[in-house]
Amino acid sequence: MKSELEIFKEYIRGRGLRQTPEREKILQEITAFHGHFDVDELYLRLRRQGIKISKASIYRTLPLLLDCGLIREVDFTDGHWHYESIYGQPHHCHLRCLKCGAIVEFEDPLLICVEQKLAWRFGYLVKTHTLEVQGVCPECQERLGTGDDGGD
Amino acid sequence: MKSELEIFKEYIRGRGLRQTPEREKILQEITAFHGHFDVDELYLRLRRQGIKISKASIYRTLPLLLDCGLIREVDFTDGHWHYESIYGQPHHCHLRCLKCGAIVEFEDPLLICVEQKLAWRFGYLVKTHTLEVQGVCPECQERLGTGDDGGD
DNA sequence: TTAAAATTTGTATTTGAATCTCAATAAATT
DNA sequence: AATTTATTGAGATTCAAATACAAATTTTAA
Repeated sequence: MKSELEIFKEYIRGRGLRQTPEREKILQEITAFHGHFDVDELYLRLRRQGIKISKASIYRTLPLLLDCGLIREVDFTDGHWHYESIYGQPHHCHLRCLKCGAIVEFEDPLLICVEQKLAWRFGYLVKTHTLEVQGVCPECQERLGTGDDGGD
Repeated sequence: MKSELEIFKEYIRGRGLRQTPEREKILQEITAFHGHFDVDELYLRLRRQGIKISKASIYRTLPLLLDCGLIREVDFTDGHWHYESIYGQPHHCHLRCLKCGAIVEFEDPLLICVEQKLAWRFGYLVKTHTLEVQGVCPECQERLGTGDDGGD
C-alpha cells in the first residue's frame, strides 16, 4: 500500500503543484500523531519540534490533504474545525460525551446497510457517511449522579 | 400536543426571561417555513415581510430555541451554521448531494440498533445521533456523466 | 550549473460569522 | 403609573479562515 507521502506527492504532481518541505512536514506531523487535531494544535506541535511553519501555510495545506483523502473534517466544536488522519484507517464514526467531550471511535456494519438502502431508494451514488452519536459517558454519569438527563 | 409557541413561552418563563415580539416573530417564521435555514435567510425572510429584527437578535434567539429543543443545528456548510425546526417532527437524518447540495431527509430504524449497541458496549447514556450520508444525486449523475467519481 | 518562469512562503491585512458593548426601549412586577 | 431589570438595535469587537504582496523556493530546461 502506498504511503501517505506517496499519495500526497502524486496528488501534488497531478495537480501541477509543488513539493515543499512545509507541506511535507505538515503531512508528516499529522500522520505521526494520528489523533484529532485543529489548526492551533498542529501549529504548536510543529513549533515544539522547532519546525516553524506559518499558520497560513497550514490553512493552505489542509484543503489539499482533504482533497486527496488523507484527512477529513471531524467536527466544528469550539467554533472551529477539527480534523483527523484517515488514510489506511477503516472508516469509523464517533460517540461523543455531551458533558466532557470524550470521544469513542466505533464502526458498525449496519451503516453499510443504511447506505445501500439509500442508494436503492433515492438513486444516489453513495460515497460516505458521517455519524456522530451523542450521549453521556459512564464517568460523567457517575460524576453527575444517575438522575442526570444529559441536558445542559 | 403543545404548540411550539407554548413550549417557547414556558421555557422563557421557566428561565426568568422575557417574552418579546421579536422572539415570537422569529419562532413564528421558523415554524411557518419548516425547512433548512441559516441566519441570513431567516433575516431576509423576515425583512421581506416588513418585519425588521436585527441579526443580533436572531443570533441571540437561536441558542434559546436550540436549548428548548425546537430547532437543531443541521450542518456547517458554507462556513456557517444551518438550522431546522424539529419540534413535533420525527427524528431524521440527511442524505446530501456533494455536487448540488440537495438534501433528502430519511430515517432508518437500524440507527436505533446502533445506538443500543453503543449504550451496551461503552456504557454511554445515549441521547441522540446525527447522521449525514454523502453522495451524488441522480440528477447530478446524469448531468455529469456516469464516469463521475463524486470527487471535486 | 545556471537562469528564467511560476509557485509557495511568511507577514500583515482582510473577510465574515458570531459575539459583545452600551444607550435606549420595553416587559414584568409592584 | 412607577420601578426594576431584561432586551433591542447599531456599531464595535473577536477570532478562524482567507488573501495580497514581496521575498524566497521549486521546477524546468537551456
